[in-house]
Amino acid sequence: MDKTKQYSLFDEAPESRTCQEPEVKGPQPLKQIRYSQPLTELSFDIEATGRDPLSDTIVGIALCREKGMAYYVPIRHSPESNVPNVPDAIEVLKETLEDESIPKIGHNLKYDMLILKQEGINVKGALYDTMVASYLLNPNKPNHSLEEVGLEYLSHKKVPFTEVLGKRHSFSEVAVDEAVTYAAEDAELAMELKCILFEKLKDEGLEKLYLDIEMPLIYVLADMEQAGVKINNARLEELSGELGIELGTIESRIYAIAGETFNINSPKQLGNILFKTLGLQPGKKTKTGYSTGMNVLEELAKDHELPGEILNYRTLYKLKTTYLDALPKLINRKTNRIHTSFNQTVTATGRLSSSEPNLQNIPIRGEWGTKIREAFTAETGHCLISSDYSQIELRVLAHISNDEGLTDAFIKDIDVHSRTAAELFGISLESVTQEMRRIAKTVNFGVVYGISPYGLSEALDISPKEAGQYIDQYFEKHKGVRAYMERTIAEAKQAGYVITLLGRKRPVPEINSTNSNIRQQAERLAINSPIQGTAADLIKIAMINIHNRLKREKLKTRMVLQIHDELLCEAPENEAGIIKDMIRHEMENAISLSVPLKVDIGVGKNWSEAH
DNA sequence: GCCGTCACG
DNA sequence: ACGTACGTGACGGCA
Repeated sequence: MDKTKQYSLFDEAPESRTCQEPEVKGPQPLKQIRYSQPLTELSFDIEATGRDPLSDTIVGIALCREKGMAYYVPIRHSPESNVPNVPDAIEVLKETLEDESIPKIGHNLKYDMLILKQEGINVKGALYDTMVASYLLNPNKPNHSLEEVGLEYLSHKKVPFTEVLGKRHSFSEVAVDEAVTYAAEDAELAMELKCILFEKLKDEGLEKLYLDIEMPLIYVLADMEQAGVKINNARLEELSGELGIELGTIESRIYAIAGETFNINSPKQLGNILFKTLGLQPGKKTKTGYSTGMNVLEELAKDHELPGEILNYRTLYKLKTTYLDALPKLINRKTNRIHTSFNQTVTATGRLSSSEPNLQNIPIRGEWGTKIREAFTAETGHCLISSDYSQIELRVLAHISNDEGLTDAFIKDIDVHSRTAAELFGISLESVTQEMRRIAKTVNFGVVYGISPYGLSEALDISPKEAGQYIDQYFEKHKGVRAYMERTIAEAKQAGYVITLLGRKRPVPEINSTNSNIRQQAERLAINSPIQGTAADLIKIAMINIHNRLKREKLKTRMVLQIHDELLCEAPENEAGIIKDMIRHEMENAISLSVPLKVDIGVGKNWSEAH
C-alpha cells in the first residue's frame, strides 16, 4: 500500500504518535514501547512457517493500531535472512494480546489464535474478524481470503505471497524489508477492512449475529480444533487390512463376471463393460457419458449380478480409502489426536464445515460404519458424550411457519413421522405401518428441502404423479407450512434474500430468473435456507454457552466435534453426570421457540457407543 | 482442475 | 420436453 507508512520496530517511529520514550537502545526495543494513549484496538497478523497450526512456529507478528501505522516484529527468521530477531517480543506482546480490554482485529483470527496458543499466548477480548464479516455480508461468496476481500471492498491488490517468497522455501528466509512490506500490509488491511465491513454489518442488521454469535464462536472453534479427537490407529489399520482382503475377493469376482479385467474405479471403463460388453440398458446420462451412480446400478441389479457387486465394491472401497487409510495420516505427532479444521465461512446457510479431515461425514450406517466409529475413542479415564437435537429442522419449521399440526405434534411429543403418515393415509396413529412411516419420513425431509413431485418421486421410487398426491395431501393438512413457503418465496423475490430467525441472510439472486429450472431451484433453497440456517444459529448459541460454562465452572470436559445437530464432548468420567445435565439444558434452551427442543444424549467409551 | 461418485447431517 | 430433492468434503480417474 503506497499511501501507508510501514515501520519495523527498529525504525524510529514518530514521537508524537508511538513512544513516550523514543530512545531505542540495545537489542530489545520492544520493551521501550510505551503508548501515550490507551490502545483502543489492535489488528494483528501472524507470519508462520509450516501449514499445520499445531506444529507451526511464528516467524513474525505484524501489528497495526491505526491506519497508516503498521509494524512488523521479526521473531524467528533464519540467520541467513539478516533479520534481527526479537525472541523476547513474544513476552511483551503477550501482555497486549491477552489484555481483555483491547479489541483484536484480524482476518481469520482463529488461525492466528491457534498459532499463538503454541507460544503460550491466549488471545482475549472482543474480536473483529474481517473474514467472518465478509462471510456474513455475502455467504454466497466462494472465497473470503484477504486478497479477495481487500479487492472487493478496498480495490486493493495485495502482493501475492508467492511473489514475496520468490525462490525461498519459507517466510523465515525473507529479508526484513520485504517481510515488513508484506506482513504489515496484512495487518493494516484488516484494520481498514474492519471499519468498512463493520459499518456494513450494522446497515444490514447483522451486527448482533456478528458480535453475539460468530465472534464468540471463534474462541469455541479454536479450542475444539486444538483439543482434537482421539483415534485408535491400530484398530483402523487392522480394519483396513481386513477390507483390503475383502476388496480383493470382490475384485476377482467382478472380473470373472465381466469376463475381463478393467479399472472398477473408472466410471468410463465401467460404463463400457455394463452398457457395451454386457449390453445392459443405460439409464440417465451425465455430462461425460452414461451414469453409473447408485440409483442406476440399483436398478440394473435386478437384471444382472454385476451391478450389485460393483455397488458393494464401491461402498467398501470408499470406506477404506476415505476413512481407514486417510485418517491415520492425519494423526498429529505431538498430540496423537486428529485435529480437524472447522470452517466458519464456507456454507451458504450458516452451517459450519469440517475439513482436513472432514469429521462431519464419518460413516455411521452398516457394520463398517459402526466399526469405524468405534475407533473414535475417549482418553483413558474419560468418556465420550454425544448430544444430538431430535428433529431440529422440523421443529424450526414448526416455529417459523407456525403450522398448527406440526406445532401440536411437537408440544405433545408425538413421533412426527408417524403422525405425518397417519395424515397422509387418513388413518389413526396406531394403524401406521413401518412402510407408511418410511414414506412419511421421506415426505417430511422433502418438505424441509423445498419439496417437488420429481424430487419426491426419485426418493421414493414412485411416479411423479403419485408423489404429487402425497404432497397435495400433506399441504392439505399443513396449511401453515404451505403459507410459509409462499411467503418466503415472495419475500425472496421482493428483497432478493432470505433470512434465518437470528437475521442471517442468504441472497437468492436466481429467484427471478426467467429460466424455470433455475428459478425453481432458487425457490427450493429459499425455502430450505432459513430452516437449515436457523438450526445452525441455534447450535452455535448452544456451543458458546456450553463453552462459557465449561470455563466458568472450571470443568475439564472438552467439546471436540460438531456435526450440524450433534455435539461430541470428551469428559473425565467423574464429570459425565453433571455434564450431561448441563449440555441438555444449554442445548434445549439455546433459544426459546414455540415448540420445545429435545436433545438425545448418549455416553460411551467410543463414538459408536455414545451415539 | 473438473467430473462423477458417495460419505455425512 | 425438461428434470433436482437441501447443505457439505474427499477420493480416484482423466484431460
